[in-house]
Amino acid sequence: MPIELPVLQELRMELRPPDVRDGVATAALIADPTRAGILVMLRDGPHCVCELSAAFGERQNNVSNHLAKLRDAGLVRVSRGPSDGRRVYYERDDAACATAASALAGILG
Amino acid sequence: MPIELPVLQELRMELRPPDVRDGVATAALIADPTRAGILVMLRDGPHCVCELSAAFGERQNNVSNHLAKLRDAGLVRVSRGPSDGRRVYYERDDAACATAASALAGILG
DNA sequence: ATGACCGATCAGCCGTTACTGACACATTTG
DNA sequence: CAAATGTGTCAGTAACGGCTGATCGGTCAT
Repeated sequence: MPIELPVLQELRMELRPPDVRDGVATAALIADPTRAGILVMLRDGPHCVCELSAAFGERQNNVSNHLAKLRDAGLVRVSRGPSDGRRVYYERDDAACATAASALAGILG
Repeated sequence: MPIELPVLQELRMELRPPDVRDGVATAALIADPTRAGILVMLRDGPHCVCELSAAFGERQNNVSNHLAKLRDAGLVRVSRGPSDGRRVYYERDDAACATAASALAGILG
């Protein structure tokens, strides 16, 4: 609950805060070095969790948590590995990444 | 310190984490609704702190703190108001915003 | 079947960050 | 001058988010 400023009542009527929820949500996803690095690494094809974990020097469960957030946002897809059923490969959803980029462009562009 | 995985030693040599620090830093700035809204509002010319504070329903000192972060990042400039010396007007630095956008594009693009 | 490996989920801890309240300073107004 | 207004700064607090440890299910090898 914001406080009532003594003056500038008319300004509150004229100016209204823009809707930036989409861009802010995607920015919060990118604002983590592990998640951002994952998205960059997945540009050259799918990678399994153990590869990403090794590349960033992060624990497997930690990387898995980050991948879950990217998956819930739709930025990455899971593609089971046909060769070794234990490994789970992740790949970028380029269309979703494009819309996310446009949402960010709506703030900075 | 990450744990030593028993396998995949060779993968650690081949894959290396990309450098995403710039994009992550700017994403952290945009990942706040007040800061993102400020950047959008400043697209149509400069605004003083009291206007921004009223538009978002946030306290003045809170908005001032957010503006300090945007200012430290170089995304906004201060332009003292000639009419009323008490008010401090902020305006977007379009060039800095463009470079920040390109840093984000380096992750999602 | 037993053990090793890969991955997912969850409670708990902990560090970062936004918010609050109070104060100080400058400027305008009466 | 004194009072009011606009802004900035800072310590303290609360909330959010990432990391950890533990555990479980699923798959492959022997």
